[in-house]
Amino acid sequence: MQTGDVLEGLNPEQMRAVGHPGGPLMVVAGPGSGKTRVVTRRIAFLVTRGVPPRAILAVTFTNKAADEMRSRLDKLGVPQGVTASTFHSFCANVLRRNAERVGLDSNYTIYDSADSLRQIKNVLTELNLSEEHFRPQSVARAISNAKSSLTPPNRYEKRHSDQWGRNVAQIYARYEEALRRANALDFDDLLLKTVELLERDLEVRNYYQGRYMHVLVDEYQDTNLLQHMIVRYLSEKHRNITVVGDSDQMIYGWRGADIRSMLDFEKHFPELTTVILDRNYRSTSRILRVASELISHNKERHPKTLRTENPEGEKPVICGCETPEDEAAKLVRRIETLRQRGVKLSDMAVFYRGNAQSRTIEAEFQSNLIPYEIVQGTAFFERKEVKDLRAYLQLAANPMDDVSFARVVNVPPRGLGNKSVETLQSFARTYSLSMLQAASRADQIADLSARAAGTLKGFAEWMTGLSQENPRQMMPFLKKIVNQSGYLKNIEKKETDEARDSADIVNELLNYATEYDARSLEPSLTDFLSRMSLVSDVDSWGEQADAVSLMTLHASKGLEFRAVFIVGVEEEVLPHVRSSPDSDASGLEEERRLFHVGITRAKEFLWISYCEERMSQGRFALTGPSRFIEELPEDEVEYAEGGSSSAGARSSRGGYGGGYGGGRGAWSFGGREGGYGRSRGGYARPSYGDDDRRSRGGRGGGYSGGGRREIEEDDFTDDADGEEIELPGFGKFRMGETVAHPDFGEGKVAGGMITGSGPALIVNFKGVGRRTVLLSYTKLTRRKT
DNA sequence: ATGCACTCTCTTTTT
DNA sequence: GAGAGTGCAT
Repeated sequence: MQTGDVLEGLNPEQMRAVGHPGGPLMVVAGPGSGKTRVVTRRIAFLVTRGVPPRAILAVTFTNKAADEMRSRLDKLGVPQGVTASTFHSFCANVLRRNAERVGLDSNYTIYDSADSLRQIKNVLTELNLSEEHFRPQSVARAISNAKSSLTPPNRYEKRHSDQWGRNVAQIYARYEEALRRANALDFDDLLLKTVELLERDLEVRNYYQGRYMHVLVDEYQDTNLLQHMIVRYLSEKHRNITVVGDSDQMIYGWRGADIRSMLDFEKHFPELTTVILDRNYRSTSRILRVASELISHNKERHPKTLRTENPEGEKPVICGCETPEDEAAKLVRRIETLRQRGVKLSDMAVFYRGNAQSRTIEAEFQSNLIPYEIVQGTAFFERKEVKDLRAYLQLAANPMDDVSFARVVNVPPRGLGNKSVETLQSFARTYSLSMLQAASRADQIADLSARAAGTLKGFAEWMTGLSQENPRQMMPFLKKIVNQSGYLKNIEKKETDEARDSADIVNELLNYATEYDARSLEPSLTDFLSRMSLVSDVDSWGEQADAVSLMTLHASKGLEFRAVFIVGVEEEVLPHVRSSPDSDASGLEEERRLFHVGITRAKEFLWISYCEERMSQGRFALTGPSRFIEELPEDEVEYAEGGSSSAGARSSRGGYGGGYGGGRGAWSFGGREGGYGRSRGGYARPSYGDDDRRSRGGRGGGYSGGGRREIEEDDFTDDADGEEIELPGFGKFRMGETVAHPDFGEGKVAGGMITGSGPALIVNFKGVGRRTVLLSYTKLTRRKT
């Protein structure tokens, strides 16, 4: 490997970054500017200059990025030995190796968010606090924020003098205790304990500072305080730190990413060299201009202009749709057009704000036989079956892990009720034992029935046996658990589709273990479990398949596609409601950056769509185009065919003129300012611009346009039963009234609405569920009460 | 103790 | 619409 080769084909700025001799370096790298290339080449460069690979640490954002970096280095001829991993896996390893120095057992368990939540709930019960007042989710976030800002419980208590804060401090303290007892760490702890270790333990700090002569961090804009500190500790000695990032792509503010890490970098490293990569090699200049115009609306940023020599390209398309179903249908048509034009499915990706949005698209893809792949590696690891079996493994690895114990002790059912488990738990607490330890002494617990005691003892013996095994191969070990626990048998005794599904998942996990055994260099139970806990969205995604990729905007970071489709670009969705766009400017700016990240993934074709209305959390909601759509340069984009769809989009730009586009239009909907959705007024949505409307409508018989607005129970006062619904020409119905349907049988009236095909009743049928019945087609008979 | 049916809340993004 | 939690019947 020659230095010349390593610098070949780089532009001057890239070359400056790659060939930077040493000392702190910050690379400000806009989208598509060859960032990854610079990082890998720089590592190769350092190696040609005699830096041993094992003295280099490269921190990436996902495990997949780490894998990719390793394989790129391999191709460049860099010898093995470079540490390439995420912050979390790096820390997990450091802690594994130095566990006793932070008061842990090296077989410690990593709690994922769900485990943490479980533990918080346990603490709430223990402290007799209601989940109503202390929403576990909020408490978890508070604790996580506290940890991320190095605030221990006692300091947290001092900072929060209000009742809620004081209680949270108490929960936090107990939570910490519980984790320590269980020999467990949560995600934040991985970082926090590493910071503490490096801070306190000179020997360890010296070791890592000495070892890593060069530290490189990718996606630096998304690091939080703890990660920032780790970087500083590690590079304190050699001061050879390279950070690469782009403040316009910071999208993890909600996780504590702090733009100041990047802005303050110079304070910590005054001798900093900065290189700006502003040539974009990815996108057409049109796409780039659209992205730049959008992001220029952000105030908190360093103004920077990206240049490209790429061709103009086609105008990005903006497509207005009625509903997500309509949107999915249009999306499919667009995909087919592009496919005919020679774009491979694997060169296309659909991005959305929230995972839930994939459902509609999946359904439409399925019925049109479009192969797709969801980039959401964690979905598999979040399956109940996987979590159950993981808990068995965790308990075997770490017998102190009470959360795992509680999860599996009666799964499959072993005849232990809540009561027995609670008795066991309080016994364990009284004698400071883990639940597993307590279970092995179950015969000493007076309040336990003989049968429960026997079961617990048997379970404990079996589990203890497993925990002494220290397996080298995961597959056989897991298989043993699956069989001996009766887990699989319990699934197989049912013959439902669901059970078959479960069995498939179990099998898939066994395959995963087999693959791990085959691929891992040093297989061990703890390593296997770390991997399972630290998988990220993109990790399991294989690029090779000829399929459209579906993913969240967050997951799209770092990727690129010839054609990108961003769906659901709506108020309340893309500036997401929960990002509190109205009260919190930085929240809004982060949402804008997210959109910007999505746009800049596109090389040639960009499609942006929004819906006028959608169901969210089972409720009907009006959305309409996102304010961000108005921020795109008008002349650079094209409004999709489909006549009034584009007209709608246009008119809504002009201040929500005609339609109901922006939600503040002609008719108000229960007062959007105060949160929409509970209109109690009329049920028939006022008609809007008639002709216009008719022409928009759906294709064929599908969604038939026509103002559609359901009345549901919620539309009425708390006691809706008996309230009257008047359907023009079809008389009055009462909420809760029983009606009979020729096919569905009896049901209770749960609402009414006006559809394009006339008035309809929403009825909950016994055994059939909720249906919408068009009164013009179906004769409902009313039962006299 | 278990399983089922019902109600209630809720999820933005993720290591 | 789903998943968790609750209450009731077995």
